[in-house]
Amino acid sequence: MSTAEETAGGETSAWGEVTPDAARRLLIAAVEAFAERGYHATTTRDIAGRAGMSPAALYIHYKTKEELLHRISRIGHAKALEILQTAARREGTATERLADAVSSFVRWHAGGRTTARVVQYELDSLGPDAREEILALRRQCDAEVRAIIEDGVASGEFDVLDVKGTTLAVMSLCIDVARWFNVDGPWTPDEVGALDADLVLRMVGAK
Amino acid sequence: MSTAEETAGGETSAWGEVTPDAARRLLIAAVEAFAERGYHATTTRDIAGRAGMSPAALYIHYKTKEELLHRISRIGHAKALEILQTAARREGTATERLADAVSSFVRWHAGGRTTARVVQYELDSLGPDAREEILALRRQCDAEVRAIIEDGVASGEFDVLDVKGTTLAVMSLCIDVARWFNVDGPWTPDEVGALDADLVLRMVGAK
DNA sequence: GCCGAAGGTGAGCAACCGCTTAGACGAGGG
DNA sequence: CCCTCGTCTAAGCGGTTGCTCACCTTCGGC
Repeated sequence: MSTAEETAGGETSAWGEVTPDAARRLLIAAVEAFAERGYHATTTRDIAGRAGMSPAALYIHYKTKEELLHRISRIGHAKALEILQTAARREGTATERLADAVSSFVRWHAGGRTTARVVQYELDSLGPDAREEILALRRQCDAEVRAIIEDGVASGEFDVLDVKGTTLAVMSLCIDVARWFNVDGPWTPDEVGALDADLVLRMVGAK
Repeated sequence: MSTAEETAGGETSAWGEVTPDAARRLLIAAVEAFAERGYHATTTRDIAGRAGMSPAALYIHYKTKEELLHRISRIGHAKALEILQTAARREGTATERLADAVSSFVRWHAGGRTTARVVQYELDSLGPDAREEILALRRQCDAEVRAIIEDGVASGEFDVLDVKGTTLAVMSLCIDVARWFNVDGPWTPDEVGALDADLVLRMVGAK
């Protein structure tokens, strides 16, 4: 059930907090469109059309097209942060927690590739204020991973030269999955998660 | 001198093959604009303005705005492939060649971040035919890296579970540098290259 | 001194963009 | 029954987009 999220916009569960129903449909349509063509190449008419509504309906629930991206980014980053926090704060060795963090974070990027793509690559399309708000969430994500690595170094489990640089590399490995992962490809999200978790443990020199 | 490439569009040397001079100036202006705002958010008026020309001048040298992106992508991917081939075909152990490939590839992504960003992230803005042509170059890049890893496995230098997956992870590490690297940040391209080369050698279990 | 080609410009076209407005519709309360 | 509120639509506004066209300049060859 962990890979139950399917194709474009399939993670309906994640958008349960968005109400009313029409607003949620518009938001899911926007996620699909942004992921496929990018924010700037997507028209408000396309979003409304995917949601089965007229172009004007969008502006009843959202003030601008950018507000849609802002909402998507905030919800998506909150979900990403939640995933990393859950892994970081569970009990277990640093090795176990890092493997858990990487595999679940990668699973999210692969399974929910549609959302992850928008969240990770359309940030620059936001205005300065909204952008800064989202960047703060992103820094929290980095901090969660770095904390696990620091724990592992302190306990002697890991052998790391540059904690900050290694943290960035771990994030790179996870985030880039959203760029190349293909639902019709040879791997399942679970397989990529397990593979990348193994590679990350090698990177930090886990025993 | 290996990090002589500066800020936006600084790698003038790489565009030497583009003639006449006005066409090159337009192309460099397009690289800067695409990297800053993305392909779809960039206007032909902006590109022409950066090159110090009128909007109509663009269409003397290029048929469409997409042709500019196509040209940039092809030259950029050719350069990337050349970097990887040089490292893969030099003499030395698989360990040395992999470290060389990763460090020089990462240096290119960090130092020429402007170009690399366009090359790696604006691919989907191309039409189907141009896209397929560029994807072929990208597959060749993957193949060069995979060949080095396979050599290392065959010679017993590396210990790798999944060659294809590990190759993808190595590419992820390199390519994602174009997303996060900041010229004003704490690292030089050389430092990131050395750090990532070390991390990759750990990933493949190099002795 | 004339010519044609190459390179460049100002003005502008048709299409499309994000977004607004005036009004229709159905549901719920009095 | 009517009124109101939330929801949705048809039509369209001002502005911007990629791109074109008629025209001008520069310059090497003869």
